[in-house]
Amino acid sequence: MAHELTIGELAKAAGVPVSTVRFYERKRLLRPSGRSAANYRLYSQGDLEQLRFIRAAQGTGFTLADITKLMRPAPCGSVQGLIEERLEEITARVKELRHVQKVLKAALNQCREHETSGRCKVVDNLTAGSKARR
Amino acid sequence: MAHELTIGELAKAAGVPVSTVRFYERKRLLRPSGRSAANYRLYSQGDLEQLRFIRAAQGTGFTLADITKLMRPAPCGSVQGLIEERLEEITARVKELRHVQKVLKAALNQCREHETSGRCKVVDNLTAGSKARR
DNA sequence: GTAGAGCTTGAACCCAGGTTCAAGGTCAAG
DNA sequence: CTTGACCTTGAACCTGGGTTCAAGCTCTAC
Repeated sequence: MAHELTIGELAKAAGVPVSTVRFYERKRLLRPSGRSAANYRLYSQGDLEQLRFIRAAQGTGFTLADITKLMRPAPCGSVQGLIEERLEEITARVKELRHVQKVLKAALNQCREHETSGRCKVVDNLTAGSKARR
Repeated sequence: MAHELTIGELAKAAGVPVSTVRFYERKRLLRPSGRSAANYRLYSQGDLEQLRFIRAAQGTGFTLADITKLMRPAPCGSVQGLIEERLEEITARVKELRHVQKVLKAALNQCREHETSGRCKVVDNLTAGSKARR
């Protein structure tokens, strides 16, 4: 059962810069669960979890504002709403990315084939593939 | 064969604000192919293609800096490099998103089941699912 | 010839998400 | 009892990707 962490320890454990932890605090995303006698921030294991959650959520495309909403013990309904939204976005994004992937791969192949000319055709292909998207 | 376009026409055709077109010019991404007698910017169909390309590429996660590199008739090799990088990113991202998708769905279900308490369990689940990622 | 939409410029502003800086207090080691 | 690593604060700064503003010119239509 690990003890309370200083900000540096917390940051290290979560793999984020100390400055970012303080930034999150300014943004009301993560407050230390206490202060030492010398006024050092002290974080619990739960705080660490929370910080990791923030990073994970960010990594999945939630904005900090979203995450704030997600985290305050919330009307379950509104949390659901947020998640559903994100879920739709993700689905759409995956589909997009799959398409882009195909186009890029094709472009790459074409590029590799006629490596002759200085002018790379790749760009034209990308353009062609993107007519009706976004 | 459509004629040259003014900035407004171009912007409309590509579905971007005029201000953005000028912004791209500042960033050396898109210069008008000419100027009218009155010093209006004039864009060709090719310019329109290019603008569409920029938006498409942006939509697929290239930064404007990347796109600049992609667009100057480039050493095919460096273009390839960029694309390969992006391709890897996309693959990784898709994988991530699939995972997140699962976690979010599970959370959502759990959330819907015991709609009882005010405290939404969803967050805890998200956290749990994100241990080793990012 | 006057109104209104559309164009020109440069500079200022905006937001998200951070990072950096200055001036100082604290703690552990030697 | 000093040195160095680590902590505190508030404020300033940065990057990416734009948008907005002010002051003025131009084109179309009436």
